[in-house]
Amino acid sequence: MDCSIGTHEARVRNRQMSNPFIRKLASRAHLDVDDVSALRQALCSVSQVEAGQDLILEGECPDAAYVILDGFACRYKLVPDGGRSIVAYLVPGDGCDLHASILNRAIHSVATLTPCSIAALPYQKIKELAATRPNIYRALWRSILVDEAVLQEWLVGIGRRSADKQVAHIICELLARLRAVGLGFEPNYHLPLTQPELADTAGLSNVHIYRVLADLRKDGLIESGRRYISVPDVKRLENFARFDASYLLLSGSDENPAPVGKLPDMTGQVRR
Amino acid sequence: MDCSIGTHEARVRNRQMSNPFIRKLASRAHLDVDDVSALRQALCSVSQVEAGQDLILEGECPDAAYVILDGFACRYKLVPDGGRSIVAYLVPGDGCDLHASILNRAIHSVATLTPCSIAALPYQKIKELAATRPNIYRALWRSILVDEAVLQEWLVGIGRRSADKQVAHIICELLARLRAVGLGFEPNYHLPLTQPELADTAGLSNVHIYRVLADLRKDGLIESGRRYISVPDVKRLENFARFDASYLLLSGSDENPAPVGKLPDMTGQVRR
DNA sequence: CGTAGATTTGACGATGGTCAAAAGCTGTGG
DNA sequence: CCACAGCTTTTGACCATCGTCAAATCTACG
Repeated sequence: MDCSIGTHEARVRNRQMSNPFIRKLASRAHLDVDDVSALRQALCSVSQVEAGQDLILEGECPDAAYVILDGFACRYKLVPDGGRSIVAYLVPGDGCDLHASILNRAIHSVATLTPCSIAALPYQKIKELAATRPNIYRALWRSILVDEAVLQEWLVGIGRRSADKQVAHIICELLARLRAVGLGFEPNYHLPLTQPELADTAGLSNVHIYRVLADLRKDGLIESGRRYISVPDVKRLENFARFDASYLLLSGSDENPAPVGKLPDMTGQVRR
Repeated sequence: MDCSIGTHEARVRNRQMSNPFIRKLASRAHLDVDDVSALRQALCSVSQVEAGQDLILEGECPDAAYVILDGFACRYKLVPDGGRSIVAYLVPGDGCDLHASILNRAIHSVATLTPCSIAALPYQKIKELAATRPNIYRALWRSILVDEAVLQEWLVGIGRRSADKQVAHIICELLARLRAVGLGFEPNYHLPLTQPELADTAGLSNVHIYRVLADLRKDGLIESGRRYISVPDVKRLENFARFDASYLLLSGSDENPAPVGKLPDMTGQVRR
């Protein structure tokens, strides 16, 4: 599939914004026309990758970051015992491993989950953009920090949420992130996830994931089948999972939404 | 309190390297003499905070970051059901919430676990350093990215490691981080952690944490008591936990100390 | 068709949670 | 110096969640 939203007249607009990566960055920081065209030029080398391919291996020092234009991918780590742990999902618009441009080392592997269309973003180009386009650099950093916020939320989920609520929470998060780049609106949007993948995400066994999905299905909260999950009533699932999207910082492109905070009040004393 | 810590002739040496934050940054990227003195000046307002105080509350927009000079603190999030999840430990040299200088919103709360000595680092100062001291800015970003690597490792641990190995892994990580700032070498260094704190870190109940600690103690892997854990033989514990410190990127200065001239120009664009 | 991966199912056991209470330390006020 | 309050650790009994093992279906795809 391609991601052209308005198929009618929107050719110019399409060329400007059809790239979900650019849409995502534009939603995180203000980008002007020159920023957008600089990005378009930097992202010129597009390629197709089939499902189940590793894009990056932990420990490598790649020389380009990748941007997912279409399809799903994940960041993962392997544990000595042979298990796998998925530490992030990458949906259209997400980038992998901007980190390595600073750390000189990939701290996780990246693999495609579905056939993907990806663009390479050489670190050299990132440096140039950094030097000439502060808006872009700022947007990239915001993206990395939001990734960290997502990671924290997963840690909370895996540690302190019940299995059903945790799985529901992950599904809600993915839908919210997809909507943020213009996908996943339809009530029957199919998340292309398998049960083993969810298991490695939630830190559960795939048998237990099956049981959880069966329960959610029985309650009408989701529909699922071979390699897909869909959500008939997002609000209801979000309510069940107590999902609050604020950690995704999707609230438009407002650079400055902050309700100005006061000086640190060292009298907090919150426990529990 | 005030900024003059080292009063007399130990002033130079004291001010150069006694600050664990500066030591930590210097271990992550090359800092020259001017960088160090710029940092010293930025970190002048030091204060003492007792244990169990909140420094930052989730959702706030503070106007300064904090640096832990002495003591232990943690980042945590609360879940709707009343549980708490600790998502990071802050040891001397660590900073809190540089994130918020970009995101305009604290994505987690921060609380002290022991009495702490902290320095404030106003976002305004960060902006100035960013504009004039690329080495510092680069070191700050490396620190944030290493935080993310730690978060990933915790996610792996909580999801795919057995309780005993996970707890051992957390202990090993803390010791490694302490050694990196010149603490925790002695075999009887006491980590000031309570069982409920470890429980909220590992996603376990405190009763089960007790059982795990009792087992580790029985095997001579740790010693523990009221508010402390110590490790008689670090190598042995690391072997048990299959701990590999490479994700902490402690290996001296960065492997690729990017010549100052060709650094991505990270000038400006912090906040606003 | 046949193979490989996904899902489904059931039986059984292990890990870890909950509840409740006792026992130790530490700091505080009388 | 003692009593007391509050936290932390310790302990045991019991139970729920979740993992493991094994096998049967089902679907896509060559």
